[in-house]
Amino acid sequence: MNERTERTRRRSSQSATIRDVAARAGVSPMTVSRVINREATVKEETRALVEQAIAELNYAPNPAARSLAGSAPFRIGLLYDNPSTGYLSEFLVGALDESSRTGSQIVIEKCAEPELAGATLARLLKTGVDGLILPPPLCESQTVLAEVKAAGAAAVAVAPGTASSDMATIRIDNEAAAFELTQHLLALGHKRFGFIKGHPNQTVSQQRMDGFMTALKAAGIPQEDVRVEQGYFTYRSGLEAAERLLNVKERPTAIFAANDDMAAATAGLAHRLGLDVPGDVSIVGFDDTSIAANIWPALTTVHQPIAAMARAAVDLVLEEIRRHRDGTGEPRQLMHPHTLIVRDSAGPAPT
Amino acid sequence: MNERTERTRRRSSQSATIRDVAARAGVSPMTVSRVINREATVKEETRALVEQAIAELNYAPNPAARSLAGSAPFRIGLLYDNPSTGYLSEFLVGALDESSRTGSQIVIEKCAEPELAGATLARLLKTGVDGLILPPPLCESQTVLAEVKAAGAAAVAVAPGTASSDMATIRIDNEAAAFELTQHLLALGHKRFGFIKGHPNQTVSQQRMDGFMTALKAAGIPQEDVRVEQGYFTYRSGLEAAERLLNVKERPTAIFAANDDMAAATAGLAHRLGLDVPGDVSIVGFDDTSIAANIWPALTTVHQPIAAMARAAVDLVLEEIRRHRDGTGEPRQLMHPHTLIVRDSAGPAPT
DNA sequence: CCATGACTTGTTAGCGCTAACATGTGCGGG
DNA sequence: CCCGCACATGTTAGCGCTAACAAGTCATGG
Repeated sequence: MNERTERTRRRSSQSATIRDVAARAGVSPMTVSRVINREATVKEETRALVEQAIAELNYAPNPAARSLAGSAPFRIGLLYDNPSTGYLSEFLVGALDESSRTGSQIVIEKCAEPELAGATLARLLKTGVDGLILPPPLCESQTVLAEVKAAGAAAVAVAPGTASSDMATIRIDNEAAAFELTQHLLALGHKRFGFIKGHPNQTVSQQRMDGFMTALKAAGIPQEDVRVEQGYFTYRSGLEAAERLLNVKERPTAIFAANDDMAAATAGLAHRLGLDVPGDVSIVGFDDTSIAANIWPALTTVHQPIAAMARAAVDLVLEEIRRHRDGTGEPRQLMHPHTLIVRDSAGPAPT
Repeated sequence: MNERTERTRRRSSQSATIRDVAARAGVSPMTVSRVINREATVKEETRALVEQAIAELNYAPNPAARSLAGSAPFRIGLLYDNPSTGYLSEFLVGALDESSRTGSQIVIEKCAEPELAGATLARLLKTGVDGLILPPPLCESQTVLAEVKAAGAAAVAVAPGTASSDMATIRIDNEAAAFELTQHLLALGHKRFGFIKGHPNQTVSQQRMDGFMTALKAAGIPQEDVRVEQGYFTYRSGLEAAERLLNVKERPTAIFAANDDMAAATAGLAHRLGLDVPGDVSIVGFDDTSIAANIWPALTTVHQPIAAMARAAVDLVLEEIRRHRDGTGEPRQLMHPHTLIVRDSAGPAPT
């Protein structure tokens, strides 16, 4: 009889199944399934046991089987626009990692024009995605948000400026981060400042400036020693803003650009003007995208835990899908920690 | 009894199944399966019957069920190192797209140290991946390749320098691309050239230089008007090489850097030296990574169809998995088309 | 006229997972 | 001291499809 069982084996790869995990944890497969799906009715103790077994066996649920068995929220749409280059790749790595852990499937879709967002969204929803992840800057687009709301889709906004009562969000504290970064500049002895704003459409732009301003006010820096220029988060716009900041007699000794691309542009212009960075002018950015470490001098900036946020976004959207289905509870608002990254582009103020 | 059957129904959507088709055609489900899979052993008459039933019911096989039942090639490991920033995100977008189309699952894994590649690989294979995709630069690492070969894993190398008799590859014609790009510079009237080589470990470095040299030779540019400096594909190495090229009396009027990062560094240094790009010196890169469009002036470079290559990689690795299982045929070598991207960093030679 | 094999079709038992139901537990109230 | 109830976990029976085997059917040739 067991000879027969042997004979009829069909498993080709020896990857762990839910049964293997169950055996190792000493529970039934069903309990493992419950843990994977984050269902409430599992004792904390059991859950820990199962999770350890999962880790040990390096188990990942088989999405085909899940979808066959006919339940799990399964397909997640990731609608992206054109986030600053390094962002997307780190985001994708995090999101994919988590999606393979949970056995969900990610469908990515580019959505360049906000006007086309509606159509893209409709198509995505029709092909059967159960929920959406909206990384910046789409999560700020009113068109997109209205569209999502109208469709009644489960969605998670990643790194929008503000919390929203009817959508789950994952954010960092932009204002606090900008505050800390400005304090770093103050501690280096800077007295005259420049600030390059981000795109006025994005709430984070204002928040970063608020943090900057609050820190300066707290340090008693007079208004006339602070110049603010408008930028739009692009390299080019940073270049133009930097020109207005640096081509003056009494130029700032420290410039805070609202993102890394604009900070890189500022550094580039400074070099072209024969200025040393950070000897003559200190420059800081925001986001810690790949450009930050890859230019010279490497940028002092603020790091967002992008991969972790992406992972959280996948979990949160699954939660949202269930919430939508059950019609219960409130969307959650998650806040992630940021980190100050001190590199070479900011130094002591020139004497 | 049939009350019970009714009670335990789980079918959510009412789309036709293989059983419905079988019933309608008056055959067994297995026969339908045979028709779907184009197996030879079905009588022409039966086949027609089944096909009609399929058409009438508008039946489409459920891919999840197929992959579950068929022990189909299923999990694909994507081992990445640290490819230049924009590359990974575009690659992932393409790969994910195709994997969701084919119903395969992608497991991504970072592998920073080539020395650790063995362990990472072993773990990946143990967790049941059926095949591997190796984007650059891992596809050039002897350690990794040896490891893959030893494990006997199905694998696809993306954008390695050379074809390999025992591994499927997807490439572009680096030499031809470099040749074309150099011809573009020649057409602009340049006479004195600089070249910044890529990392000596990667075969593409040599190929790009070969294309460059061939074009110059064909144009009759004398040896002494060509200076070659070693770089390593990094911004920093580009900066150092550019210094050696530009800090001389008779500097080149056109510089070909073997990738965009080094070209960007060269442009940065040129600015710092007070040179206009492309007025005083033209600069071209290679790869068309995001940095190329995001610096000023935007780089003239060569674009690889990264997303398309990633898509092809997924298809090819599935093919490889089948090939390994059957032990037949040869690994395929695919060549993708490249495109010359003319932007602002190369202009007419100064008079 | 039956053994032999080529050809065609059917049967059985899963793939890995989860919905729905069933079965333990432990607890407080009657 | 038993009932009922909440909670935690286990059982059973599939989801739709196909690998492996079994069982026809029919034409040969001895």
